[in-house]
Amino acid sequence: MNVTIKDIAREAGCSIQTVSRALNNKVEIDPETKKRILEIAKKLNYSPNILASSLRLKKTKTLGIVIPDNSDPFYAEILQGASKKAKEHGYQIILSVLSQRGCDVDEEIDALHTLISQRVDGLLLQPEQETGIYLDALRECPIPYVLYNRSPEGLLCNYVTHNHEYGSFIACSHLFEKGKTEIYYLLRKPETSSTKARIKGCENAIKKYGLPKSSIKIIECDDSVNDAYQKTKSLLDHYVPQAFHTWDDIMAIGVAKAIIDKGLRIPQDVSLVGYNDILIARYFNPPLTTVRQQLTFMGETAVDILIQKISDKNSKRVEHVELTLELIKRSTT
Amino acid sequence: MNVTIKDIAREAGCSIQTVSRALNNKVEIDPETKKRILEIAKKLNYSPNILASSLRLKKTKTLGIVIPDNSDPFYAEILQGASKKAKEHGYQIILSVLSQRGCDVDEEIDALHTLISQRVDGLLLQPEQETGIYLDALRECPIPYVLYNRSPEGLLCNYVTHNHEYGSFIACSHLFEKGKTEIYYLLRKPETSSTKARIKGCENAIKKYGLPKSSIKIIECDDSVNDAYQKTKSLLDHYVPQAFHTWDDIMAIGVAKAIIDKGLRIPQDVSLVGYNDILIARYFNPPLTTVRQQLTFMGETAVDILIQKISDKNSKRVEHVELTLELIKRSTT
DNA sequence: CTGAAAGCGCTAACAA
DNA sequence: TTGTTAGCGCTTTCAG
Repeated sequence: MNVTIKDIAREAGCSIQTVSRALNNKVEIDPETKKRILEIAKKLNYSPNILASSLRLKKTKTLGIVIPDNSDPFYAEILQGASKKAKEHGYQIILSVLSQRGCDVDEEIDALHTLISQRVDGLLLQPEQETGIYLDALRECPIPYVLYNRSPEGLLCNYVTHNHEYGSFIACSHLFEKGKTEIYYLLRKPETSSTKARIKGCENAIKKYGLPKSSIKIIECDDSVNDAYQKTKSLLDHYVPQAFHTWDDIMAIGVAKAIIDKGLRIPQDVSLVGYNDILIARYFNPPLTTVRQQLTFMGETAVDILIQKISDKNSKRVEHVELTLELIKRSTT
Repeated sequence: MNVTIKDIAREAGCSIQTVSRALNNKVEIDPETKKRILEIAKKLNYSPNILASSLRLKKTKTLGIVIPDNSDPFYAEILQGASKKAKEHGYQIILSVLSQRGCDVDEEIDALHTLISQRVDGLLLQPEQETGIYLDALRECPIPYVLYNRSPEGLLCNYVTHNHEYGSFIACSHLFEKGKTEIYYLLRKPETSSTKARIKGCENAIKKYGLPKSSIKIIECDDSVNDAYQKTKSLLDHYVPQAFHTWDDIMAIGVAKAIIDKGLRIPQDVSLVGYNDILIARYFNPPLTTVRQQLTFMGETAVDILIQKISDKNSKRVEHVELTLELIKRSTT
C-alpha cells in the first residue's frame, strides 16, 4: 500500500541502502544517483516511515506533555510556548490532556505511562498530585523529564517555576501600601507546593507591615470562575472588605463581576489584584492590576532544559529555573 | 537497556509469543501462565514499545492536529474538546502549532507532511490557506482527515463548521432591530471561506431590513487585540458610530476598551456585538452580547467523525456537519 | 495451549 | 561509492 524505500530502490535499480543514504543526506553517495533517487521519491510521493526509523534509532524526536486543562489560558499559553520551541528544535509534541483537571492521580499516572510507552524522548509535566504515589511513578521514569510550575519537596529533578512566595508578597504588599489592612484571598488547589508558597508570601507581607495575622482571610474555591463569583457575591451580601486578591486572573474577573453587580466601584470601594497577567487582564474594564507570570517563556524554557537533558544523557546535573514575577499596576488598585 | 517481551520470556521460561498473548489479553492462554507473566512484567517494570507494535500493526492509535495558535482561546477550546474525545476513544494526539499563525503555506504543508510521516491514523486540520497549493497537498493525503472551521470550495472532504453566514446575520439583525442603522464590522482573515460567509450574512441582514449597503462598514484588522483597539481608537477620534460588530470576542474586548477609554458608554452611546462567546464574555464588564460558537463540541465532533472514518476506511461517504450558532444577549446592546 | 519463523520499514556495520 | 546482513520490538501466521 504505502511506498517504502524498497519501492524506490526497485525503481532506481539500486539497493535500499543507497536510497537510505540519499534520503538522509549522507556524504558517501554519488551526487548523480542521489539526485535521481530524490526525484523518484518525489514522483512516488514517498513519505518516510518515522516509526521504523525511530524503532531502529531508539529515539523518536518527540516530547510528551501533560496538561491539566487546555481551556484555561494559563496552560494554553504554556503549551503554546512549549510547542513552538519544540518545533524549532525539530521535535514533535504528543499531548495528553487530563479529563479531571488533575484531580485523579490514577489518570495522571496513566498519562505518564502511556507517554513512556510511546517512547517519547522526554516529558514535560506538572504533577497535580505531589503525593507519594505519583512521585514514585516519577522516580521510576526511565526518560528525562522537566516539571513546569511545580517543585515538589522530596524529589530531586529538573523544574522551571515562578517564585510564588514573592508573587503573593508583592501583591499583598502593594495593597498594604495603598492603605488596605484587610485582604480576602481567593485561592484553589490548596495542597500544591505553589499554593503553599503563595500563602507563605502573604504571611511575609503581613509580617513586614506589622499587621495582625487576620489581615488576610483565605477563601478556597474550586476550578470554575463561577465559584469565585458566587463566593464573592455571598460574602458581599454581608460584608464589604477593602480588598481582594485572587489565585488567577480568571478568578479576579469573576470577583470583579460580583463587585460590579453589587453596585460597588473598583477600586474606590474595593481593590483587586489578580495573578498571571493573561491577555485579557490589560483589556478588562477596569484594567486589572495583577502579577505577571512568564507563561510562554516557562513553556519554552522547560523545552530547552528538556532537550539539553536529552542530548546530554549522562549529565546528572539538575536544573532549577525560577522565573521572575512582576507586579503590573493598572486600575483595580 | 529497556526491558522487552524477550526479557520477560527468558524470566518466565516461555516463548515471546506466550508473553505477547498474556500482555494482550488473548484467550488462547492458560490463566496461570498469564498471571505469572503479568507479575514478571510488573516486576521488571515493563513498558510496551508502541513503536514496534504500531510498525507491525500499521496503525498508531494516534491523531495529528494542526492548530494555528494555542494562545487564542478559540483554538485552545477546540483542542481541548478534540483531545478529550481522542482520549476517550483511546487515541493519542500529536500536536503541531504553526509559528506564523497560518500565514505561511509552506509551513502548513510541512506540518501536514510531518504528521503523515509520523503515521498518524488521521488528521484534524484547519486550512489557513484555502489556495491551490495547500488543497493539492490535501488531495494527495493518504490518510483520513477532517477539517474544522473551514469548508473550502473545490475540495470534497469531511468537515465540521458553523454557519457563519447565519451568525453575522443574527448579530447584525439584532443591532438593526435595536434601531441602529450603521455598523462597523472589524474582521480579519478576509480571504477565508468563513469570513466570506460572514460578510454574506451581513449583506443578507442589510437586505432584510431594507437598508443601504453602506450600513455596514468593514475594517480589516490583523491578529492582535491591540490592532482592533488602535483602529477603533483612531476611528473614534473623528467619529462615533452607533454600533460595532467584531470577528471574535477578543477583538470585541479591544474595541470595548477603546470606547471606554474615550469616555463613551456601552451600550448607551455605542453598541457592541462580539463573536464566539468565550468564557470571559459573560464576565466582562459590561457582559458582552455575542454569537456563541460551540467550540469544544466542534473539536469533539471532528474527532468523532475522524475516528469513524478511520474504522470505516472503505466508506466513501463525506460528512458535513454544520453546528448551530446562537445569539447571546447580554449588556453591550 | 504453546512455540518457531517471518516480517513491518528502516539504519548501522561491515564488506566489496 | 555501493550492496549485504542483521536487527530494533512487536504481532501474525502456521505448526506442534
